[in-house]
Amino acid sequence: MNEPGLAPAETTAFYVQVWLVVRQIPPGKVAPYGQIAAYLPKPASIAPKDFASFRARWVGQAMAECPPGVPWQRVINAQGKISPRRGAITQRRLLTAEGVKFDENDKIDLKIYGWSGPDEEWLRSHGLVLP
DNA sequence: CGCTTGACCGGAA
DNA sequence: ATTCCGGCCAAGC
Repeated sequence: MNEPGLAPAETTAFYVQVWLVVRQIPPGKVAPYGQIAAYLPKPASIAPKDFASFRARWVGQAMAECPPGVPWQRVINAQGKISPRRGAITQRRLLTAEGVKFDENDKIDLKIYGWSGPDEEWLRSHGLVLP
């Protein structure tokens, strides 16, 4: 008889894990919201299908509340572009300063700048999902 | 307390 | 190639 919705503790845990993973992205590399989401375990109170649909969005929500020290600028959308919002200009400047290049359509080539992800040992030691 | 908005993404039209 | 729509939660007003 589960109440609908995630427990507050589950939401907090999810956000903490998002920040943990994002901190592993090295300078000069970027990762889509969905890639970050794929490493995170599903909270118990949500259906697998719903989690798959919404986890990337929750990563975005977590980034909106990013604590200091997290390289939020290295998270972009699945199209390889910076998601439009206030602050997008700053994000682009920070990435450019790290050596990331944008093409004529403001797109980043993930083949070159895409982060390969944490190694499996690291994921295991933090209780995250293996690729 | 109710309604709107939002740093997403994949599939459909 | 675009645009639209569904999916469900958290914050903000």
